[in-house]
Amino acid sequence: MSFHDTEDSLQIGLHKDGRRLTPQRKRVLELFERIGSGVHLSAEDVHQQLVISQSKVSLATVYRSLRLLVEKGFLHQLELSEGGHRFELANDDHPDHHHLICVRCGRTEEFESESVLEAGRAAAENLGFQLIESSLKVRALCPKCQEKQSFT
Amino acid sequence: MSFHDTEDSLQIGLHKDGRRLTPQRKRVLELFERIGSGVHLSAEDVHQQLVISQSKVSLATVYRSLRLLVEKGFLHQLELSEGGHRFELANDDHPDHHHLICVRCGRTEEFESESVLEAGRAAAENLGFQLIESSLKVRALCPKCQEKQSFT
DNA sequence: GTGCGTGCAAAATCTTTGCATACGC
DNA sequence: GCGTATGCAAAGATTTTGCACGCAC
Repeated sequence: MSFHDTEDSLQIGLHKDGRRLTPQRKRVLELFERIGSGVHLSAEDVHQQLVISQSKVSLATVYRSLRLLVEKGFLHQLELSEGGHRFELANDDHPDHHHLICVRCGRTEEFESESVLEAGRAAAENLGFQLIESSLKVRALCPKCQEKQSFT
Repeated sequence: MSFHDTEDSLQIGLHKDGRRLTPQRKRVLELFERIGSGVHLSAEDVHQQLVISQSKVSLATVYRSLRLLVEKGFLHQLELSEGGHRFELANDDHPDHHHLICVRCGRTEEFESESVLEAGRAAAENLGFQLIESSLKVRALCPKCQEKQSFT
């Protein structure tokens, strides 16, 4: 998906609700596209990156844009670390996936699993819920931190 | 598991590391036992409940105790809602389970799934991680909120 | 031109921490 | 008695909001 395709669909998605395509919103989404799938940024990260790339957006607007982009399905909101949220690009090249997180050093790996998605679907259906998305978070110790742990 | 069993194992777990069994820590853990499995409390909830039950613990100590109890495996820390963490009792009667959350009203249902646990185990093993726990979070719309949604 | 969006600074949350005192062991 | 734990208040971190101005449509 090129920048323009995304820009078009962003504009369409926004106009549907009387919202506007602003340079700030474009910059936030483009940052995620430049940086690629599978990268997890905090609001502060996004703000810093935009400052560095000379296309500053105020932190308040970053928060507002992130929320909007999640609402519209352009980003996924993650709760990987203990403090604060992280966001990643939602796109078709990189479909529903899950996270394996080292609780000690924060190293994060991604993986896919059809059986997990199926379990989420089944649970939603059983209770009459309409599925939006499901994500598995696996807390673990990475190989390096297992070594360190054994010195304790 | 009775209150006393838990108190004993809490004391053992703490003494192992030179930590102490204090009335405050007991009160926090007992609150979760009284209230039962599958209930998700925030730090503020815990504080309020303890104030109500005439066994006040300062909010700072509640935070410190929750962290300790999670570290020792007596509680699970959850990130269900958008703001703040929630905690639930970890016990054998109510083993590893997952959450189905209505993104609109916050209604939360629990379910179990062996295939999800198996997928978590497999992912950890593939990358040499040592599994701690895995939990699936399914975001969805509950039946009631689906109705409301269609009025929009 | 209308009214949504932005930037700024202030406020609201949520959580941690420094320090003197209290108390488990 | 030693050293950990608590309570308090202050500080930190993260996120939201009120308001005047600017700009997308």
